[in-house]
Amino acid sequence: MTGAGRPAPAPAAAWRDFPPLALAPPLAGALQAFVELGYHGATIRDIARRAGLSVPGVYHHFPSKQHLLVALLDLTMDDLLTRSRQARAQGDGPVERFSRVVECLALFHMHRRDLGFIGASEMRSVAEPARSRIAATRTEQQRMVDDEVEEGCRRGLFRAPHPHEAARAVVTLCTALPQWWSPSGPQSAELVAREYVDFSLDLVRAAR
Amino acid sequence: MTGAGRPAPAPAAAWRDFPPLALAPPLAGALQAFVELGYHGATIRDIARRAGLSVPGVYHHFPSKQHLLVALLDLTMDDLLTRSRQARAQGDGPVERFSRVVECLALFHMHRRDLGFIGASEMRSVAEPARSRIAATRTEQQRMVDDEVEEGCRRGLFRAPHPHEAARAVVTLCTALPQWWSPSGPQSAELVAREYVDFSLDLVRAAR
DNA sequence: GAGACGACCGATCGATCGATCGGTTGCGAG
DNA sequence: CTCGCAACCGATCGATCGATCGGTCGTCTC
Repeated sequence: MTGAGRPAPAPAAAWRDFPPLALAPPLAGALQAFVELGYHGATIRDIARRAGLSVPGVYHHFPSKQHLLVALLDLTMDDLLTRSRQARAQGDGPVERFSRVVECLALFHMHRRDLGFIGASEMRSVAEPARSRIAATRTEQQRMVDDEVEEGCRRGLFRAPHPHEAARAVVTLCTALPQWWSPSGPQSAELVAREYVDFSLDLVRAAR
Repeated sequence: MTGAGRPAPAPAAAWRDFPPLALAPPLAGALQAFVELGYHGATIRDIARRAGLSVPGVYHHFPSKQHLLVALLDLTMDDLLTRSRQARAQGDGPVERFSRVVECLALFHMHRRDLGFIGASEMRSVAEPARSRIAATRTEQQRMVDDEVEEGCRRGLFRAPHPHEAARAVVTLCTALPQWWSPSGPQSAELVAREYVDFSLDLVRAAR
């Protein structure tokens, strides 16, 4: 499945490339239903209808409704972490690394808006032990921003009085993007992402 | 019920005063259950148990589960709007008015964390026409910040390149506070509120 | 062309959901 | 003492939930 096609023509900015998301029908149906109704509000019949399947048709591919949610969240965090690591690896110095990770976070939460939305809103519906595992990857994502802010402060490039709080504010801004940004709105994802990099540089009081 | 007791000794900063929230038992139970499980995940039996009542005991006071949610959201927006108007009325000039409204928003989402949390997360579970009504009050709250930012930019006190976007970012930061702030954490609500006023002044690029 | 198997579906399971019914209790007014 | 009513409760309603059962259909193998 993975590894087919795509000769990876521009690996330099693969983290900025968001091809149309191709999910298996049950996952795509579950994603839509969870976004509109929430995990508990969505029914298996709902999901099956959106997937163009019967109820047993869904259960043929996934053993339970809970597994659908976990699969979506795993897929989300895998993609986000991979992109963030690429984005950071490309940056030179804390300011550039910070800026690219923020841009990546913002782009992801707009181009993968639905995934980002349930990633932020449905964690409480995930049963253990999956919850702890996924929460750990979210912590790792947060720490990636934390580290750059702290390093920037140490080198005098940022002047945030409370680096940790500023980093949390930056991540919060990006993860909240799916709540209001829409592809049919007036602003493109790329424009907003640049704007949010500026916002984030303001929040950490980067030297201008 | 309201209007009893409290001789209003310090009306000057009533919007900064957060006495322990005294909700009717079914509302308090519903609030806890909604926060922990979400609207659809919470059952009437859950709510009744937390309220120390039987199921019909809950229905004696509220006609449906939906009414419990709407009552909580109405109560939330009433309190928040009242406080915000007081906070703004006290300020002199756009900078001070902006700062006070942000402080009010931040304080509310920490001292009334649970209410603020479901206010942000359970809007999609509200049926029409209540949803439109409550959404309108949230728009009014947003506009209150919008207006001050725009006025500040017009007078040259703020230098936000995109005032509307900056205002949305400010509100987003405050409404996300219930997601991570905890009264048992290391920082007091008042400290964080001051910090968030600073963050917000950074976001609108207030002259320092 | 026989057999195995993946990909489904109609029918239905027990459990649980939100909501309701017909009571019982306690208290304040007359 | 009795009436009226607010404040409940045990039992139960029909509907719907997540999940499962046994079966069908097409395709691929040998």
